[in-house]
Amino acid sequence: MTTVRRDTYTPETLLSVAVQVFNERGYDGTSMEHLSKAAGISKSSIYHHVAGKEELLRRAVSRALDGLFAVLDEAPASRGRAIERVEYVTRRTVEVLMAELPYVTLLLRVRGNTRTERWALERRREFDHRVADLMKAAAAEGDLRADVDIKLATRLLFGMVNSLVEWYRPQPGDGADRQQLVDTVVHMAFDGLRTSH
Amino acid sequence: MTTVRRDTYTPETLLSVAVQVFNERGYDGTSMEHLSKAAGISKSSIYHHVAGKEELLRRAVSRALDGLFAVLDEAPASRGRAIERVEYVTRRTVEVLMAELPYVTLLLRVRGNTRTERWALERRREFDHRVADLMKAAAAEGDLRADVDIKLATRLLFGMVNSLVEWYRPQPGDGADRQQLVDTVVHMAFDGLRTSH
DNA sequence: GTCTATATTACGATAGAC
DNA sequence: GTCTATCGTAATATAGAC
Repeated sequence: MTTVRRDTYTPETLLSVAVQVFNERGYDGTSMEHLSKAAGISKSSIYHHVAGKEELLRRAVSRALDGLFAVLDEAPASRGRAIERVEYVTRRTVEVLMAELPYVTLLLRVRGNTRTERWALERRREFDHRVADLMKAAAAEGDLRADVDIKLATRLLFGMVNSLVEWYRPQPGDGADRQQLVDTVVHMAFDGLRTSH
Repeated sequence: MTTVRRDTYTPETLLSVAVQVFNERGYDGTSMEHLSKAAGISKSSIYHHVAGKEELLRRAVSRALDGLFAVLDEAPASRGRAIERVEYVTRRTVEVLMAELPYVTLLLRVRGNTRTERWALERRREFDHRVADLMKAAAAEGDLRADVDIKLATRLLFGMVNSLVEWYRPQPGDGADRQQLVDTVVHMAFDGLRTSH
């Protein structure tokens, strides 16, 4: 499967252009005219590839959700301590977020005006719920502080993780920086910012 | 969408209705028709109070920014250790975020399509920069872990704080819950989730 | 202050040529 | 696959009566 610079679009290549524009202008703030200008083809040509704006949104958030749910399925549920699985999911979620940045960014900004948006929000809640279950298990094993509410801690942890989409921008050949970023997120979340006494 | 409340409006009371609708549907996804239905008056009556949609946005984000910048001016710059000022700013920011929730929510979702939005983004960057300076001072005094990048830590800290707008909803008479929430945020950020060994 | 009516523009989507 | 041209609708905003 050789990726060549194409002069014609497929739904997939069009998607990458659309997602970029959606993230720059917001989904509601993006018109088909904006998309056609960014893609370099006319509005009606876009309709040849996809049914409309909402299909582009659905394809984009699906890609993000697939990446995130795959992380949950990776985590071995039966072995080791739960806190290790939580750390693993946190680490891998940050990695997926960086690898699929524009798609996850769009997912995290979805509001709920259309059917597609409400479906995306529902799947996000399902993801959050499964992570919260992992956190509960870790707390039950005594590996999380007893004085914090687990549901709250889960929200804060993933609020921190998800905030990456607001400022992280990939640099060419930054594999080391990426890994350091992942380490810092996990370290800060579980051990805090303060100097150990 | 049809919350009809018939008193005479002022720009301020109209603002509270508009901000609520902006947060439900997104700024771009909100039409003047949506606002008029929510306010229970006609579109043209809204134009009697404000010049248009963008003025409502400007008033709303101004209110949020005023609250946030006031926190920075509260923090005594010359006394005590810098980490105490950082904790104070963190705590107060969470409190402002809860007190002015709809306004800060709107501010944090601004994209940058209009002049007003770009102005809001610029002021946000200024706020972040001043917080990062406080963090640098705390690191210089040896009170923050030496192995984390300060700029990154600042982003993660306020990413966590700002994520509250995604799920926090005020309850009547929840003063105690509020304070516990503030405590948890500060505690998690500076001491981490893991059980101390 | 609020209304109805409307001007004007932009939007999503389609038709049909090439 | 892409284009130009256009349809029908909905958007922001204004005019002018009450």
